[in-house]
Amino acid sequence: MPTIQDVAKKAGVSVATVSRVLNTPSAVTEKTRQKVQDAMQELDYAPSILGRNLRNSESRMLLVLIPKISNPFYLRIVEGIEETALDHGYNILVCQTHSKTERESVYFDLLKNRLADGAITMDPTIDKDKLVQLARQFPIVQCSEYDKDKSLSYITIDSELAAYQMTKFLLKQGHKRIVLINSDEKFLYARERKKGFHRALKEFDIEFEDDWIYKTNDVTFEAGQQAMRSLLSHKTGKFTAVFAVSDVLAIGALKELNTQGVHVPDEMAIVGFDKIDFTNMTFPRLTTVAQPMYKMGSIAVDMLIKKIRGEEIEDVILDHELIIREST
Amino acid sequence: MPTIQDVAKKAGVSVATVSRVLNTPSAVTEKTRQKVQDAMQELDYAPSILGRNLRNSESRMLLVLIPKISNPFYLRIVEGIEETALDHGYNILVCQTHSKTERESVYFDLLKNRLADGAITMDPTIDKDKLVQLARQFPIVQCSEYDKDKSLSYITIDSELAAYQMTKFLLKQGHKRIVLINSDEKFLYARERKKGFHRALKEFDIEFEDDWIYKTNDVTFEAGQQAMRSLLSHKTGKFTAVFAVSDVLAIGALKELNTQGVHVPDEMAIVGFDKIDFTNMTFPRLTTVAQPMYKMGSIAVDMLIKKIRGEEIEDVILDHELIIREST
DNA sequence: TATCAAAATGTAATCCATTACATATTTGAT
DNA sequence: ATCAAATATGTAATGGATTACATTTTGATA
Repeated sequence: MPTIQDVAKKAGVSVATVSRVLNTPSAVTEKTRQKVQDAMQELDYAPSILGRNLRNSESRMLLVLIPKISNPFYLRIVEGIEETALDHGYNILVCQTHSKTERESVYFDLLKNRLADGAITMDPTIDKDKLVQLARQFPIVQCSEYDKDKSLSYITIDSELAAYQMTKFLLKQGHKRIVLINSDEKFLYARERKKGFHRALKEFDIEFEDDWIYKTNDVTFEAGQQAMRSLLSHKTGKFTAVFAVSDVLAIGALKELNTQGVHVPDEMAIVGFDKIDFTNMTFPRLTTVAQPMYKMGSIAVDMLIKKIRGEEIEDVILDHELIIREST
Repeated sequence: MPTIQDVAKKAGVSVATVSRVLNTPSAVTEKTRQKVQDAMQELDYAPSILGRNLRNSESRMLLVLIPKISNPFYLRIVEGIEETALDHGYNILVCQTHSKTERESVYFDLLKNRLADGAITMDPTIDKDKLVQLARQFPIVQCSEYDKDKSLSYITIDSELAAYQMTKFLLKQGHKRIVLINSDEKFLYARERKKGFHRALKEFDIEFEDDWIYKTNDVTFEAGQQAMRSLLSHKTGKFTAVFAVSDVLAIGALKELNTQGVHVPDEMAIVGFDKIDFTNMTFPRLTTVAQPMYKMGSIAVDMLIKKIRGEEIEDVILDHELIIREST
């Protein structure tokens, strides 16, 4: 592979001039520029980003930390991140943490190693102090999951409010017994959605018992399916609606209802959260809360890049929307 | 951020020694090593990968080119790639090409720029000559989609055979009129699966007409749905089974059948291809061809890394499996 | 204790591009 | 034709690590 030296020699100029053609073409005579460009062409020269990065001490790379790439919710955010990052001349490093601290810290080391200029994390804050400490040294934006420490920036939606509204919608439809299928409460969204769920119940004077919440360990179709299977066998006839805090869980649960011949929505209403694409393909289609995932990813990148440039940024809370379909 | 110089000074040794502690600890006295490690600890030193990469002229980064990240099929492959790459100490750069040549060539430039040590592409070969040319200079492995040029390595399944077997399965079930919902024939898999489909029909002496194939432009749920909508309105009663070359399309088509109240499998059988997770959640569950996606990604990385090391590699064709479920 | 090979450590070149500063060339006014 | 100012180009330092080669230290042996 040819280097800038080779180009300089071939064009009969100095490396500085070649570099200028690349970076500040206006500082070079038309004639010289032509010569240099011809030489580049002939040698099929492409500047080594390794060299450039070292000199500029930047990598033009953004770290993206997600619990699991296979969850369509994160995926859509990543899409937003990818495209926006590209527009700004950044590439992304997608890393799955499986919500494990060790993994996460391996990846955060990429910041220390200067392999990434900043990070967007969608992980629940496992070790807050460490994150705060890290955020002091490096540009970091939290996306979806967050911690309200003032030194940590984030973009998210109001999960509590959304869950409150959705629960209220179910209550207004006449449901008195609603089960919440929640995911691990290490996730802030799980805690917030539970809070909103409770608030609505309280407002309707519905007494609440702990066993109306089913906690799953994983956010997978199977976990949702398993949850519903268990609920149906233990509490048949005792509830008429289910609120799953994630579409993936709702879809699994809905599948189980289909399998067992429970009619949706006549015998049982079910709602999800996120509005992933699949929710439009289920039978019946799933009522859910739409999160602007693509936009969230896109804005997260804008925020992060501002941070990298040293500009001040404000936290962002995006709007959500109830999508009422045939599952309720 | 401290550099190796800082560590050397603090520990009272030369940079070479510090580097040795990092790379060949055995070449350093226990005592010195301790001193150096203490200094690193105190300074919270992490070696700059930028500097290291430049010197070693490698980036320990793999380029992964996929048409669309939102297709669960590719996603699962990417999962396999990510985890295996990590095991080998590589990170991955996931890039969506949207099957556009311009995009693809921007990304391939990352190889020229030495930002990636090699690439795995899942894109249909748009410009074969260019790819061959590129593969001469850089380690490249084709995954799923491929071109049989001897200078290009690939890992895939036998799509033609799988489609042949699946079609034969439908024919044996007594179906005489089967519609193929195909995707764009720029994809090799689309051409191969069509070929297998034809071979089976021929074997059963079923005459074939071009309008038994519905070609979609996109591989999305909506495209599948649209396909079925169009088929139902134009050819109602004229076919009893549908073979979609991708689960995503099949799921969309199935949704339309559900919507229109066509009973599956009694009135219409439908099969897909890939075995993405969601096929287990549809109503009824989808019969499909299982591709070992995770494994495909994993092996693709092994192949690529061998190539990077300059070792010889053989092309790989993985086994597939018919998954018969309730949609047939 | 002197000697010498082996082991440990250090010096300095190297990877490739960028850029401050120095030098050369051009421009345009007189 | 002359000269200062403006413009174009070149020289060399720089970023942070690795490593070939040179030098020093160690420790076994005579």
